[in-house]
Amino acid sequence: MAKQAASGSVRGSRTGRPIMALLDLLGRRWSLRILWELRGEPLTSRALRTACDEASPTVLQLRLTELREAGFVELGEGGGYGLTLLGRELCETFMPLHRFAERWQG
Amino acid sequence: MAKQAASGSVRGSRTGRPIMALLDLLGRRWSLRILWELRGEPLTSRALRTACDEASPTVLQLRLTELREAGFVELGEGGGYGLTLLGRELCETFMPLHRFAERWQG
DNA sequence: GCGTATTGCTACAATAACTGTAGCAAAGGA
DNA sequence: TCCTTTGCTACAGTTATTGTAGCAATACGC
Repeated sequence: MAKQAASGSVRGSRTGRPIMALLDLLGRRWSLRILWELRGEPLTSRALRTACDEASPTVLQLRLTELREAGFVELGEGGGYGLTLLGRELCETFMPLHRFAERWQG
Repeated sequence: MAKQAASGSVRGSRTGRPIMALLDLLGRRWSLRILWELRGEPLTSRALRTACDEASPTVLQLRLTELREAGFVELGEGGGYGLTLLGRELCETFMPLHRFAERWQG
C-alpha cells in the first residue's frame, strides 16, 4: 500500500471544500480514536496501541503518518506521539462528543 | 455482509465507555459526511448519494441503517432521510469543525 | 562490552470493508 | 398505461484493515 499525503489523497480535497477533506480524514478507522487518546499526555507508539484496544500497528502507523502530515500529530524528540497546537484545537472541537455520548448510551 | 445493530457491534461498546462506541461509529466511512450533508433539510437517498460525491449505495445504505439504529437519522413518512432531534444535537457538536477546516486548509 | 528491553516502524498473508454497476419492487404522477 | 422516482439489494472486483511476526536503532543495567 502506497503511503500518501493527507491533503493530496483525501476524498473531497479537490472540491475546494476543506471540511470534506477533514471529514474524510477523520472518517478513516482509528483517526478519531487516536486523536482522542492523545488528548492528554503524549504516548509512545506501543502505549497508543494499548490505548487503542490493540489495533493493528499497520493501520496505526499509517494513520499517524497521515495525521502528522495533516499537522495534527507530532513525534517528540524524546520519542512518543503528541498533539500539535493545531491538533489540540481540533481535539477541543469534538470534545463535547464525550458528554453527548454519555447521554446517548449512558 | 451481515447487517448489524449499531450499539451491539461497535468496537469499544463493551468497554462501558460510550465515547468509544461513538468514535467508532463516526469513524466509519461516510458516517460523518452523511450527518454533515443532512444538517440542513432532509434528502432522498439519491440526493444524499449525489451530495456524497456518488458514494456507493451499498455503503450509504449500510451507514444509514446504522445511523438509524443509533437514533441519529430517520426516514420520513413522505420519504427522504433527515436528522432526528438527537442527530441534530450530534451534528451541532461537531459543527465547529467547519470553521476549523477553513483555517486548516483555507 | 554484553545481554536485555524499549523505541518507531515494516512485511506479509488473511480477512473484512468498500466500490461500481446494474437492477429490483413499490409508489406516484401524467 | 407508461414513465419516473422512491428506498433498497446483488454481486464481483478492488481497497482497507487485521493479526502475527520481526526488523534496526537506542538505551538501559551490569
